[in-house]
Amino acid sequence: MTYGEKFEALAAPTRLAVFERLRQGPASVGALADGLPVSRPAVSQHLKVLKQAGLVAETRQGVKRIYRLDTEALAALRDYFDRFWDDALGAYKRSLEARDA
Amino acid sequence: MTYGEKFEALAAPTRLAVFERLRQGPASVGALADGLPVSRPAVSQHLKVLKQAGLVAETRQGVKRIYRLDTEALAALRDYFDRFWDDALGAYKRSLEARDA
DNA sequence: ACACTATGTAAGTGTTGACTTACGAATAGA
DNA sequence: TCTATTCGTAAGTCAACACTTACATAGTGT
Repeated sequence: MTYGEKFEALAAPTRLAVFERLRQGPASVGALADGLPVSRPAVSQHLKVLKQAGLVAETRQGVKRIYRLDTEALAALRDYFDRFWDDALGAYKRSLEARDA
Repeated sequence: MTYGEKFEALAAPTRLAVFERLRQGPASVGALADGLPVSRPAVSQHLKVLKQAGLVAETRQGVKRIYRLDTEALAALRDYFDRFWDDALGAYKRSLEARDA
């Protein structure tokens, strides 16, 4: 559930493709596997990683399992880079002032 | 320079540590290597990946090379997850309405 | 009870990549 | 010019991991 885990989860191209697909809305494992050039078990394994990273959530509908994005995780990542951008800009300005002094 | 490249760059723990360190301000390769449990060449290799991903920029000061965060890339990542969050929320609401219909 | 569908898991394999040491190149100063 | 500093690159090694097929599990309907 750390940021490192989330970046690792998004690093694999196929896993990022699953992530991007869920942007359009929830989907089952089989539906995700169709449209991807890998086997269904591979998609299952990727979903496990995405779930452990806290990026997706799972609900059961009969024998199907519907995966959807975790919007809280998305908001957390947005805020992470928002603060990062702010800190980096401030630190850079201070480094320039220190150089001039 | 794609988002996939940026996520791959941030996936390796040591590379993420370098990235986080630059949050405090620009630094040379040697300064970054101190405080990390890996060799200096390893840091050089990580910086090359971060640079190719567009996450950091490099300036030369004599024999030293000063690396700093690319604030545009940070803003782009923030916006990426901002839009992602917005799309995911909308798609989820639509999926619930479709289920009820 | 039986068959069918949808999915997770186990086991094995090939490739990628993160790291090391050794070496080369470039700048600064004496 | 010679030396010291700072850094990038080459080459090799070892572990991680993304993928496959085969199998196990759990609901659903007849």
